[in-house]
Amino acid sequence: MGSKHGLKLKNPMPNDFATRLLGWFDQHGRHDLPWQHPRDAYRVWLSEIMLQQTQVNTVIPYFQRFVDRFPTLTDLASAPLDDVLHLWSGLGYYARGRNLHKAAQQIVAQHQGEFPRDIDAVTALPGIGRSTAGAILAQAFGQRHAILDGNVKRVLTRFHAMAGWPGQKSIEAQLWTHALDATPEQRITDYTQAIMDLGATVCTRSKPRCSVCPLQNDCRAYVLGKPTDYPQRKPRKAIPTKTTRMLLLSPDNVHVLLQQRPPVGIWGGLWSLPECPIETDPIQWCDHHWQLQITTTNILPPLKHTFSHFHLAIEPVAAQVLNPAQRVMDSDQFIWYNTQTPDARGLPKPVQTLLAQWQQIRQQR
DNA sequence: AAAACGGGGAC
DNA sequence: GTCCCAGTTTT
Repeated sequence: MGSKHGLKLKNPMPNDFATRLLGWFDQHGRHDLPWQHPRDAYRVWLSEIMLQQTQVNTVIPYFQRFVDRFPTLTDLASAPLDDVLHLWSGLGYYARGRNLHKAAQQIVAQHQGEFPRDIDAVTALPGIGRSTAGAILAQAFGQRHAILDGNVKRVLTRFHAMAGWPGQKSIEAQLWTHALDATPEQRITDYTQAIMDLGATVCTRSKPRCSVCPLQNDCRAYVLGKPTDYPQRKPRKAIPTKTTRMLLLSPDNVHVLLQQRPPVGIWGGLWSLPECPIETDPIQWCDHHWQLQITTTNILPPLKHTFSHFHLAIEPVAAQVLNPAQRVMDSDQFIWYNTQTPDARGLPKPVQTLLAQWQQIRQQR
């Protein structure tokens, strides 16, 4: 298309990309979505907001009820917010509904009720970012803007086999560049729908249907044989490591002191080993907190346990208790747990592991 | 059980 | 600027 008039493009691939995609769209794309007939800015806008975080099939009945009740932008702007949210209920992310209503009122106040055609004015409306603004202007007015929703990100990261997580700033910038490069000069409306349709129906998150994909030949992820390796997952947050000392306190090499955890928080309500900070002396700690006299401490191998939000490095210490204290035993927060006839109380996994290791050591003596 | 999703708002 | 969150669906 763009190579007419002898114009030499530096990178002919994007045109090829669009041409193939549009050819596929003519045959296999979605041409009968409710917001395509009739297609006006208000309906396209409404559909794009509803489609954020929500799939087409879920959106359609909501869209129809919404435009039945609010046929025009002015109807929406003059409606009570409660009515809007009522029609939104079930769609989730109710801030979208609030922003939609607020934006409608802004358009009435600032743009005479006409949906703005300037991308900066559109992006300034609540609930509309760069991608949604581009999608609306492309579909409603045929303006050439890139879009970059989740579908497009998936298609592009696969097509270019892009390393890195798309949420990362530099990766997102690259994606916008690729998205704009891939956008043709003609048939913007169809192209915008086409790339979203491809992502939704062919280049799906799992089990992509590469065999019917019009971009298969040039898709780097396909050529590498691993389309589902892209987009790369969000890197797990670097989670902190906390260190604690767990005490295996026994008067008789059979019973071990367990302490019940508070009802909320980590291991809520479970019975765990008493702990002391890593930097303190266990002998002094036990005396000070529980009036337990202990001796012959020996170090057990350290243990690592991973939670969703931190690692726990456990440095266990075993010790003999010289005075199985009445005070500790009286508290229903503590028990002398018989390791030879274990009862059914809940123990955290690493505590189970430690008790097993501790018993092995006892038996070796 | 975990990941994904686009924009807003907190920091 | 960057990070985190919202609610529901999908895997």
